[in-house]
Amino acid sequence: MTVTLADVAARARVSPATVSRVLNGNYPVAAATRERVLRAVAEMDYVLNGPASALAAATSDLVGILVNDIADPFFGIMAGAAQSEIGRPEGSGRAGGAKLAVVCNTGGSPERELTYLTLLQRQRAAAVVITGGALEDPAHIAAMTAKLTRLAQAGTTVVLCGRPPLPAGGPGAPIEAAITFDNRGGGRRLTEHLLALGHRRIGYVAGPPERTTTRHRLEGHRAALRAAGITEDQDRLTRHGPYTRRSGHEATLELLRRDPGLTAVVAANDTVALGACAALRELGLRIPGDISVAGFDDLPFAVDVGPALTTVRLPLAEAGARAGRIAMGREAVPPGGLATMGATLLARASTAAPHD
Amino acid sequence: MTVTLADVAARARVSPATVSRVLNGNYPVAAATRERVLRAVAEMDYVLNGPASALAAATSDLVGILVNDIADPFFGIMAGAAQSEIGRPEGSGRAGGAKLAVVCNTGGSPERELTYLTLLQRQRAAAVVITGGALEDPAHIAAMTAKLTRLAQAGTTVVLCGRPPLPAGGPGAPIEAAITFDNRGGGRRLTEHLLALGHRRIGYVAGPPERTTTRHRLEGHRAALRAAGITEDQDRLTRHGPYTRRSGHEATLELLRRDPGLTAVVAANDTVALGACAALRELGLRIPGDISVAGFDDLPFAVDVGPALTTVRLPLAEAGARAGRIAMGREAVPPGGLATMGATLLARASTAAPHD
DNA sequence: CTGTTAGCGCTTTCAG
DNA sequence: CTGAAAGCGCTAACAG
Repeated sequence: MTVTLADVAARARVSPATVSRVLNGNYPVAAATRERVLRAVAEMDYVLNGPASALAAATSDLVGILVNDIADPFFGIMAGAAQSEIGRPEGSGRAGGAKLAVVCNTGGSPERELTYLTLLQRQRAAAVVITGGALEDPAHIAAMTAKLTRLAQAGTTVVLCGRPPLPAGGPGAPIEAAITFDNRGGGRRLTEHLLALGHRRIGYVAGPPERTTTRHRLEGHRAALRAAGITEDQDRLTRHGPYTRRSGHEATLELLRRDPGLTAVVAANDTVALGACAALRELGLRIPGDISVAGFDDLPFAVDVGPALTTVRLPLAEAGARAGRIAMGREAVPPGGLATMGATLLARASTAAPHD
Repeated sequence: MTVTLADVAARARVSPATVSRVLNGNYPVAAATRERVLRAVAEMDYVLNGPASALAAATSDLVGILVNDIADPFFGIMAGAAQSEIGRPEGSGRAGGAKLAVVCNTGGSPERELTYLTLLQRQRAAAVVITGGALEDPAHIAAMTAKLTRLAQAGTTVVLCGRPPLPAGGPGAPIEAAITFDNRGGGRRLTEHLLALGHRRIGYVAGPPERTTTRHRLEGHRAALRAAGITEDQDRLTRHGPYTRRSGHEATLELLRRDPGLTAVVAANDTVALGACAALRELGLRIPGDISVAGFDDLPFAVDVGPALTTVRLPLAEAGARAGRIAMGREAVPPGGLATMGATLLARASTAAPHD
């Protein structure tokens, strides 16, 4: 029923091989012949059979992008940038190069992460870009390392974006490259900003435990505190939860219950900060008059919430684009396969000196 | 190098056919044999070759989800819900059913929409879910109709989510179903709310022209005005632009320049409303004291901006999930293939009676 | 520059 | 319930 390469070849009065060649543009074909083939393709509305060509060529034009939460712009921005780089036609006016960049939503679940990787392996994906922080569970790290090793063996290029190479400081999975963010430095600078304003009792609403992103941001926070000579037990002033508004809301109430003397709350990211702000408002506290709040990521809405959120900007789009280009082999792999992108403090209206 | 079905068969001492049967679980196999095969699969770390099986079976386990802007939670929420339904294993403990739901970001570009559809057709996708409003350009409608027709002929199920069937009230493309939102009704109720508060001069920051979503929301707005006896030329109080914060910002300034007497601004969606709020604040106007602002969609951040945004809630997750289930044949197609989901007015703090 | 010839790895009748 | 055999539609040497 559907038209095949052979049908096109018959109509163009050439061999199937020739049709394949003009379609893939990777082999010299006489201009006249090419045109005749192209005309036949157009006339017959021919669409290449992806599976068949993938089978024969032992590689497909599918590129997977894994994200933890597709409804979160943090991932959407990275994925969009990566996808647009990957979908971009190759430099010269070639017919090939058109890759199908697809994003897969793991929902933050380690099992689904592995499942998607298997599905992508099954499709013989040309490359895989994995975004967002990783789970630091030994079993999962082992499973991921094994899976990525197999993917690499099968010829799939693996690039991490916003995630450190796995395992953190171990033998390492055979990835092409890793683009990471300076979460630790960003966290440190954010807290230094608060300390400079005069804050001493700072609550911290952390992300889910065992996530690299969570740990690094928290480490930066604590390093700043330590450097300022604040040595008291910080665990009491820290509460872990998912990267959601709701978690920020609950955690803030809880932290304030534990220590009503807090003058500032630092959230694991902007979304969590939104929940913190809401909780504070419900308590009748003014921001930053009564208490300061800070986020992380600088998502587009951060500047619009009331008051504009002090946060740390991460070059999400740039990182995603870079990961996409590396996955396509269009950008040199950074030295050591590792590139860290800066995190910039953005001091806005939600932080101010504590009210004596 | 990589292990094939035949390798597994050899190790399990059965024929390749048998291995295929246990893997697909669609044919009776003796329990003992099945177990032997499964063990061999596990021991050899075998992963099915997707392209080969898709070629042989003439269908793949790929399902595409098209979105206009992956960085926008409006799409992220729908896509996430759809993807999670599609990725969900089938009811019974079957091995099959595991579909690879992938989201494709068109960036709102008609060409890329068509390109992705072709790529998906090339992959012999099992189904395609297209989210978001459609472009009402005759040429694009024709191209889409043709493309969707070919997809359907090739056995791909097409479901629209948040988009009316194409062409609007014409012969219609052969889609399985369309889930739409009551954008018109929502728009009408939102403006009725403003009118009830006493507003008479309302600026409208519309979305991109020629988009169904834009048109329907605007129609609802104008219907409410007409019903209230406001007959003056509304074009002067309307300005089109992309669904971005920046557009909301610029358009609001422009509308206020055209008519400084505006007492309210209605935005095409929450993101645009954010830009409108920012512009108003820069002008030193208080919301809602000096001027009211309303959005549309009720994205998660809407309640957190200052002041909390009056908007219209759309059941995005529910619509996406439903579209996903229909695409998988797990939910009955609604009567006439068309289901409209309600839009609920959410009156919050950003709207109030005009200040005399 | 173009045609011929083998498969790629799997599914699927069709027989047992 | 299981095996044998015939392709699915395309690409990739290899000749010409």
